[in-house]
Amino acid sequence: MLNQNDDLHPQDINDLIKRRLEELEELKKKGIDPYPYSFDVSNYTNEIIDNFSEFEGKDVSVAGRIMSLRRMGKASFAHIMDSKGRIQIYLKKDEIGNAYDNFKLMDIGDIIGVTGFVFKTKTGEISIHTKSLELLSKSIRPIPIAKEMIDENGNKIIYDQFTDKELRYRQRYVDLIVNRDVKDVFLKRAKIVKLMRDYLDNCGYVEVETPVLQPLYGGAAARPFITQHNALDMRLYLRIADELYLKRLIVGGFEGVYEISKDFRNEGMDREHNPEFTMLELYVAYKDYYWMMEFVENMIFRLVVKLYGSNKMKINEHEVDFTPPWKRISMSDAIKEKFNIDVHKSDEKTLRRFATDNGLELEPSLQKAKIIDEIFGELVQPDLIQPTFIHGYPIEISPLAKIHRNDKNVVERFEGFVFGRELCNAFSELNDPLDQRKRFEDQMKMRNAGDEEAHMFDEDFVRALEYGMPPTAGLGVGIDRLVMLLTKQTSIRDVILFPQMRSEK
RNA sequence: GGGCGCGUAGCUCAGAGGUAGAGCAUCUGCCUUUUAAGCAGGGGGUCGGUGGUUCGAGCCCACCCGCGCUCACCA
Repeated sequence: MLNQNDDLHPQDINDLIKRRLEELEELKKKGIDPYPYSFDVSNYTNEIIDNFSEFEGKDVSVAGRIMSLRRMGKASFAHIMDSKGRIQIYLKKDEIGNAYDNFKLMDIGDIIGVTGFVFKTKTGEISIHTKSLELLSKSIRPIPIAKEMIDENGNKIIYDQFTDKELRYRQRYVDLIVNRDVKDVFLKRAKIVKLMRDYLDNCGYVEVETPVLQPLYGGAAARPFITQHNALDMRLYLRIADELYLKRLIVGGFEGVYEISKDFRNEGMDREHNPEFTMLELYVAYKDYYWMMEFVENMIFRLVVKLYGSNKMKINEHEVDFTPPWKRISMSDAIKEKFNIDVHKSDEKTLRRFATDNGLELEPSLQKAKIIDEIFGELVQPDLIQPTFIHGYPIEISPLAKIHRNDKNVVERFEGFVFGRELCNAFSELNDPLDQRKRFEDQMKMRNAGDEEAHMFDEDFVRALEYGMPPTAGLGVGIDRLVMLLTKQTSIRDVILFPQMRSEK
């Protein structure tokens, strides 16, 4: 009897949907368009709630989704939610007549527009006394809305909250409707990105866009996604980093460029990894990594202050203080500080034994540099709660960084850590074309030896350096992880609106 | 990819080898300032899928699908 059913997958039809389709038909028969074209909103719900004394007795028009419904025969209460909050509406049959009968055909989940005057109920809740009401969009699929109540202590109690993580990620639109905290995280994410962009713009740096589809991938050690351009009959890779293109722009005469964009890495997924993720990369000419340390600590410090109005943030039992200057310590000193061993003076065998004795499992193929990196990452990094710059990275794992001016064993590279997590990665960029060529050659040897994540040789990038690139400081910040830190989320999936999932069927 | 766990009504969850359950949501009736509204009554399930064991499977076994946690690699 209901043709609409044909448009839905049969298994999706349940009595709740059937019922709503019937209501939809009834509304249409009454001449009501269940999907009209617009509605004039006068105010957001939060404006009314926050400024009740101004609004009391005055007419307002609000629009939003019905989130709760209490019908009492010839009068009803409902809550409607807009993008800013929610407000209660009150409807009386003898005042709105036919509209009240129409309202009976509406459900939780429907989007309506309401006009009426603002008042406070007997129990003190700010509400809208409805004079007219209009259906703006009929919802035919039931929304898993939970009931809420405020206890004596003012705490919100939510009953049967929609918690199934799979459904929340797959149907984020439902998650956003139903779980207010989720939306807050993404609002904060938007704010964080905007604040960073403003900061960089104010510094005079230029935001640019570089290719996502690249004939050669580079700028990081990772496995790429591969795709195919049909017209060019050419293999292309989704970028794993922006670095090599941004540095080409420095060669081209930009003195400060940045890009905030998605990178793609074809690797495992877990609490901290999504195959596509957002990176900020910044390159500034005539600067070195010391300058970049100051730049980062100032940028993050101001970000935190603007976000929280404080230089400190409480994360679990720790209070993290972002005030510059941040602690600076070399990787070898950080290891020495904790374990009293000198990684430079130790040979590979000694280091390997040390690592194994401390519970690390190392691939037999790992070279000394990677063993040191392992020891640091596993045994020292988790202790770096307060913002800390670790510098003095081995040359082998940093083929795009300049050799340290005072120590040929390491490069001018640092990573910033907060709460045991990596926040950023930066270096004095290698601009010696001959050295860069040699480093790429070394990477190719590693690749030929089976290291799938070794860098590709980018001949055009070397050619660019051969034209001359000024001394340059470069920075990368993983935006998702920064957002995780600043919103205290423990899974990257909770800071990405649509995290990667296996296909449903 | 490995290990552990999970999948039962729209949502949140119980379920002992023997007729499939609760709360909320939904429906019917009553109810004109309610708020987890209330009162009375009703409907709703391929128990993730496919095989197997059994007289009998939501429950036991195998395989598959999906999800979570975790380890390994990475940012």
